[in-house]
Amino acid sequence: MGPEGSATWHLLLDGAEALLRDEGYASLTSRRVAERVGVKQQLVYYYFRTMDDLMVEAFRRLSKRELERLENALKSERPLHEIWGVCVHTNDARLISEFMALANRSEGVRAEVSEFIERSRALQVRALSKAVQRKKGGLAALPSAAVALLATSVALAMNREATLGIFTGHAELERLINDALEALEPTH
Amino acid sequence: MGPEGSATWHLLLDGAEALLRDEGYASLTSRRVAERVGVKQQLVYYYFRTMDDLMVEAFRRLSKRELERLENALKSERPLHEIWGVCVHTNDARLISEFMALANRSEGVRAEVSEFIERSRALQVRALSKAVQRKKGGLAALPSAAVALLATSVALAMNREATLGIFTGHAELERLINDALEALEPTH
DNA sequence: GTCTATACACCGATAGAC
DNA sequence: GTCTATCGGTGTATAGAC
Repeated sequence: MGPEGSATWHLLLDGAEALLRDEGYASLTSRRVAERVGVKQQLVYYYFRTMDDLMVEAFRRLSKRELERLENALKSERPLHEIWGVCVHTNDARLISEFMALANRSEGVRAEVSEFIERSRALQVRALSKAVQRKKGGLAALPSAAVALLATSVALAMNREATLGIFTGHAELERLINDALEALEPTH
Repeated sequence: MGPEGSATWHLLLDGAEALLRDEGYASLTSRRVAERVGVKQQLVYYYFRTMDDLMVEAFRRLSKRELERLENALKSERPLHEIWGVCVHTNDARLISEFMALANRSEGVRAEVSEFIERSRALQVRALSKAVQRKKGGLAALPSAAVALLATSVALAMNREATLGIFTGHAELERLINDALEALEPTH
């Protein structure tokens, strides 16, 4: 409905994102978003027909940014190292938790989240397969899709636990992963 | 405040759990919980002083059940296999997503979730250490805390993705883990 | 494109009768 | 322990002026 991509459109999505991160999806209301960015509540419905549309758009914009970061990592000198870096230093874990919970309730968000996961996994598999061609044995013997899933799971869990103040096993696991990365994609 | 452990107390927590799973925490209101189990809204405040108290209590009860399952698994014939089974066939991923999101907003829930993760990790480390004593080399050479964190991360992520209809890499990774379990804890 | 005004439903929580 | 009654606040969403 509203002009997609305009300044106010981005402003509202910025507000929605911040609100989601700071206070959770129960606080993601038209009044709070509008208040946060200094416009009237009814404007939200001009730019986004419903609150659900706003949530879908917020995730779509976020995932587009994240996929661009991954694609840049893929083109870099050491793609595997860079991709791992992107996954570990991702947008903060709280925001992701909220979107995952949201995906359970909104069909639109669910579809966006689904597509994002599939695309980023495919990209990771591409990077892994390329590295595996050059190496033999060790981690290189494992199926790329399994390794990609494993790495994503671990990165997300460590982020989530870190925000809870839990670090048991984190340093050890991160060292294991860095060793594996180094073996698979050594400095040349 | 209200009589902890009474029939109505449990009934209300059952309702809260079901509501959380089916509709998310935004729908976890005193009215909806009461309606669901067939009592008046104000009773919720008799048994739980605030809605936050109810959420904390709901997670506490759930985590107690889950820890008992893990402790039984620990005592079994093949503890590692059983513990993995508990993690994979855990309470459904939607419910967990909601509690994780809730932990971002409620100090009380946060503390409970934190304690649950630490306790279950400690239990898993105990089981792994015992198995490692008997074996040498391979996965047994890795730090138990790292392996426990890795397994938990993977189980949770696979559950979450399954509810989204994503299965890329799942079968491969599950086979890898089953092979590792078999090597670490063979049939005797 | 942004505003005022407004509809109607639902929220957490309390007071007090029985 | 469960009920009736009720408070002030907040939610989504629409109509229509400027």
